[in-house]
Amino acid sequence: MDKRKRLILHAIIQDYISSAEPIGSRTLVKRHQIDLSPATIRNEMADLEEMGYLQQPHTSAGRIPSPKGYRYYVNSILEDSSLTPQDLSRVEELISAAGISLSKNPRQLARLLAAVTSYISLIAEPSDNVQDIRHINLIPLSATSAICLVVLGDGTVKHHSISIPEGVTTQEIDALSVFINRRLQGVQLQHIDSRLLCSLRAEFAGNLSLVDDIFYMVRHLMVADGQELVMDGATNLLKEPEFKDVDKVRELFRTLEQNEQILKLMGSGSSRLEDLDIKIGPEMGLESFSECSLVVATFNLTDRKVTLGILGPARMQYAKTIGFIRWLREYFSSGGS
Amino acid sequence: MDKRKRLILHAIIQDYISSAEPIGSRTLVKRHQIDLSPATIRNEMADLEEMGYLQQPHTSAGRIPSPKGYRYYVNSILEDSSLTPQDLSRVEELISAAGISLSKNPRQLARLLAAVTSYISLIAEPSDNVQDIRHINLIPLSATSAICLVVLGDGTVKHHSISIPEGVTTQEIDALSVFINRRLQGVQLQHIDSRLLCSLRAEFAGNLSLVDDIFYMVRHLMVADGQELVMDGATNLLKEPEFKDVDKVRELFRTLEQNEQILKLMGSGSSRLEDLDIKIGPEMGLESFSECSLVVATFNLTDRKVTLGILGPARMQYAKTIGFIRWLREYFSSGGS
DNA sequence: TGTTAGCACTCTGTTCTATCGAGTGCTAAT
DNA sequence: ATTAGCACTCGATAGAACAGAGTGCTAACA
Repeated sequence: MDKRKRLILHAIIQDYISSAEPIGSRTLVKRHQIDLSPATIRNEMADLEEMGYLQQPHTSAGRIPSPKGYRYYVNSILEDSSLTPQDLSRVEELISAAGISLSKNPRQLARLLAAVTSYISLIAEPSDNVQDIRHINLIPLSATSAICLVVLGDGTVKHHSISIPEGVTTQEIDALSVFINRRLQGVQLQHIDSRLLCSLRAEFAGNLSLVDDIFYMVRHLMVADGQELVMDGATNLLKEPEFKDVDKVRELFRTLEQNEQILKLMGSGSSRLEDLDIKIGPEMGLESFSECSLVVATFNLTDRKVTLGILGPARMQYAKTIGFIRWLREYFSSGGS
Repeated sequence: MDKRKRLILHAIIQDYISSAEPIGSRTLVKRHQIDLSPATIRNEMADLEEMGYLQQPHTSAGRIPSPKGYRYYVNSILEDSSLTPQDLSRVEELISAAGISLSKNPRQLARLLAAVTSYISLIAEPSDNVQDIRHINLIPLSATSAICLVVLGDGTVKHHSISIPEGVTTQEIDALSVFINRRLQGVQLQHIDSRLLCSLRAEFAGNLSLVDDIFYMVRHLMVADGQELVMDGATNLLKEPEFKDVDKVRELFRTLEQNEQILKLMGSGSSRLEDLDIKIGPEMGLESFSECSLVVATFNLTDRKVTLGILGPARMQYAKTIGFIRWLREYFSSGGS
């Protein structure tokens, strides 16, 4: 790929990102004041298409970037992705409007991400399934309720209230506490499954409903608490011309409603804390996302980690989005809340 | 409104609900084997339109029900809204597939509602804002974390973990505990606002960040925990012909993203526990909902109340929806989980 | 007086055609 | 290697014609 081809590919992608319309040779020359004739550009375009970086919607239309084209753009062309002063001041304004609770309130954070990027924002707490249970503690609060504390391998403490059925004595609760600890200590969260529950129920002599409660609470730590997915800005994508067809929108949203798939998508390959992970269209392996791109990054907040994603059209403003995410990481790591 | 007009209105609404297309006199006669000529029906239709129960999309189209028409249908025509055996068995199948946790897990419940009705389901815990705080308790867990317990006026206990900044002594925590109790005891949740926070910060001499933490946690009880909104089935509405236009969809979803409005909508008029509340189109006062209807009901679950709503097109299958909600209430009150 | 047949009219949606315009690929000239 | 020229392609747009479903009105009828 020679320098001129890079330049042309860059120009086409930039134009297509902002216009959403196929770019022709003539238009390109005009808009970028290139010192070549349209015919030359056409030749280069034909080459780029042959190489797989561009595609043509129909025989006699301009070119649009292919997924491979976007990939090349993201990997090898994009350089400066710092925020413009305008963007920066807008972000700061939105942050101050959101209040103090950004890092504590995923919904607020999601709203901010969506507002800034004008794409869909996704926030997940990274999966803790390999954590093991260090200790489980039952603290009676009253005759009918107690708090169950779970201390995990890394020292984090989770807790949840459970209600105690009538007629259960303190002794029974103590016995249960001992039993639960003996059986669950050291068990990884990912192994809290229904098979385990069956064996628990078989082994324990006392009140089974309490065992159930505790079991589901611990399981909840893993599934719901540890893997909650917060989303915002779904309507933003409806502004994009690629989604003016309701059927596409329906397929897209239907996939979004299946949290597991999205969590999987955000989980895979996000191990690198350093930077961010970009998935373009077909790379996600979901038919309904074939015209989308997803930018995923994992953040260290003050007290925990979160994984966040920006889902936009494949024709996404990569520079701006990446710039914002990097800025946000900087913001949090330098004490922003 | 004489008997024949009722009959005709009923027939038109039924047909329109299932077909989504304006109903003409000829079609109506054929489909319902009415012993009158189309011309007579036309006269009656013209009357019904004059009375406000029907409207015409254009001069030479059939009639569709007006909001007033739906209102009359719901209030005065609808009688039998019990589930058909097929529906019933489908519901039971879905419930058993969902597992045990229906009444504990709002998301599961929302998913069920959406699946059964094929509309949008909304679940909110009813607002507890008038509750007052009876007691606040800080339980240190370790040097850097504690649990904050809040006992509300009705005896319910809420809790949340907070992290303790370095260098804060046990004495300070005790002092804070005393201070917080003195200042917040008896305060209603709805009065936990930023003005109160300011005066707290002004009065307290110790670590302000801890005050903030507790304050936001209590506030969270009210806003997020007490008023969380769970939604499912948004894609269902995209199947309906009235939403084949992306712009309408965008407006609708944009409104749905503003939880406060929806919560307000579900809160108003849902005081009657007995039955359910139906809001038709313009009655909701939201432009983007003008072609929708909302059915709201409040449920007594084993340990708490929830308000749930079904949002569908104004052309909703009212009988089925109402029947299902009544059945579900029966199911929960007779020990279903 | 309520009901109905007949008729002219209205309005939408569809299909077909013509046309415009942006863009391409190819060839030959520079 | 670059470019001017040219024939061709294809989508989008606009207009015309037409079919179909439905209405309102009038006059006849039981």
